[in-house]
Amino acid sequence: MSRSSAPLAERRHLVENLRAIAELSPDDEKALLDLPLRARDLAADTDIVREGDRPTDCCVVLTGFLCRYRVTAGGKRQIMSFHVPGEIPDLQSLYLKVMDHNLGTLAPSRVALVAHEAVLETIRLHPRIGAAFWRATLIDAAIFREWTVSLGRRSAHGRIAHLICELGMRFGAIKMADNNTFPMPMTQSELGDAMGLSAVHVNRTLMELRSEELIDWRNGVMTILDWDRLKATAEFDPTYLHRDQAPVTR
Amino acid sequence: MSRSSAPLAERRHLVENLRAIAELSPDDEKALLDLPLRARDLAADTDIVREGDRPTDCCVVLTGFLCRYRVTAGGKRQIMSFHVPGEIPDLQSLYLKVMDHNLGTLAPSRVALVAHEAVLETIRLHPRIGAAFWRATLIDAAIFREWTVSLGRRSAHGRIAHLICELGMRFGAIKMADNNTFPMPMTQSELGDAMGLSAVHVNRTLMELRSEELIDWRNGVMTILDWDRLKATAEFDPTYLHRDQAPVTR
DNA sequence: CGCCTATTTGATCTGATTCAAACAATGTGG
DNA sequence: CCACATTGTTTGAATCAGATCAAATAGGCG
Repeated sequence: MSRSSAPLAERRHLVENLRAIAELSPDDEKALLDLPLRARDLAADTDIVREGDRPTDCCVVLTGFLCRYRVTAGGKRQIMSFHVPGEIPDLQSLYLKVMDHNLGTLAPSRVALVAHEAVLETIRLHPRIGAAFWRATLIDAAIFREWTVSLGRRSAHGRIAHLICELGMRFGAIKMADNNTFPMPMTQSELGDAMGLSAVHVNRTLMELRSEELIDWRNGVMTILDWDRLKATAEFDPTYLHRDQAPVTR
Repeated sequence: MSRSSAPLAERRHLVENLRAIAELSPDDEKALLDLPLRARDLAADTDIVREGDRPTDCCVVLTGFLCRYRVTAGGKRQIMSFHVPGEIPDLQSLYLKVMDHNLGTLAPSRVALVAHEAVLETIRLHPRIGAAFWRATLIDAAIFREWTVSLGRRSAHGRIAHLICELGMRFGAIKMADNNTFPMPMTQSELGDAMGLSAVHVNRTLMELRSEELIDWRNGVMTILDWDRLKATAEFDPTYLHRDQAPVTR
């Protein structure tokens, strides 16, 4: 693990992400960029906080790919969310003191730690940022609900297609999905842990999606070859990401 | 549907629920009880808000039992949460303008509508209530995560046992779980829609739980006969409900 | 090259679904 | 008060989506 400050470009993803869901003044944006942060470089499969911890910092994803997960008594893992750069996966720790799940990297990642106190002070001084953060956690919850629908009522085919659509949109929000190509740096087994499927079945399902020429996925890079048909098989409706309802700034 | 104001006893569930998760001053409690509300009596299976709606009110459960749900293109229903008296199932509509799911009753219920404007004004005047509401939505999200674990990685047995434990605790918070007996006014088919199971399989699983003498469920009333063994089969860990971490008031 | 991890393929098994029908409880109208 | 409709629960049998077990292949990398 190495330490350093984060280049502006990396820190801007936070602003981009929030601006995709809320209205921010130039002053708000400056306050976000000025947050006092300590950057950390982490290898893949490194835990950042664990179940039972009482974190004193929030964690902003600068680069890479994180997930939240739990391991059951039987040793099975359930991944409950993925996190792209600019997101704050443990914002809830501001108000929920004890972690009820783990947060870790899936790929080599750089994260920024920000003290709870600094975040709370920023919210106090900039109420619009507080509202944006609340909105961000509510969208988080909307994504959990959507996953509930996937795990409860969609086929393996539909689940995986739906997740790919979702990640495409989320990378799009931070301008990291050119030509429908974006990072998806996880193993098939990890994809199974997220979608409630075995690694073997994930593999077979992916083979189908590939042979239908809906997607291409190699070396951790996903390309959506036919967005319309993928969206159709996934029954993907992006309403739950609540992107378009924020007043358009700029 | 009939209109009337709500008796104090019904309105107090809201205070009980929030006090179980956050610290409130007597002044805060008074502000909550003074919220201007319009009570409505609703039959079972009545929608309150629907996907795509842009509600202008929040809805407080006074009596009865609500759920949030979505229906897939294939006509399958997924229930994503249940709501007991004193909860505000659509608090998120304060910040997420378009509903991405439906909210409706499962049993005959009385709900109170409170204008968004009134809620926002109360939050403005009583920041501690705002924090409590934020905390409540974060606990909502924690429950969604727990359901993700259930649907993704637990057996039918485990899922149903886990849900029963959860509802027992949530009714306990509003003093409605005497002798481990509390309302569970839904059909087996609705339980299946929540846990991602068919009605037939729910039935067989319930027969097992009954023959193991873990539960008794009749006429919409659930009794947990052996909490320890039920908890064990469910692998139930109540951390995710974040009850004990609030400073204990009174 | 040789090691390690990830992907792919095959064979078999099983938890849960689906279809179908009986049964119970409750309510409704004549 | 009974006939009958309606809705929910229970049971049986057949089927299937996805899990599990096992082994072969393919990459990536020190």
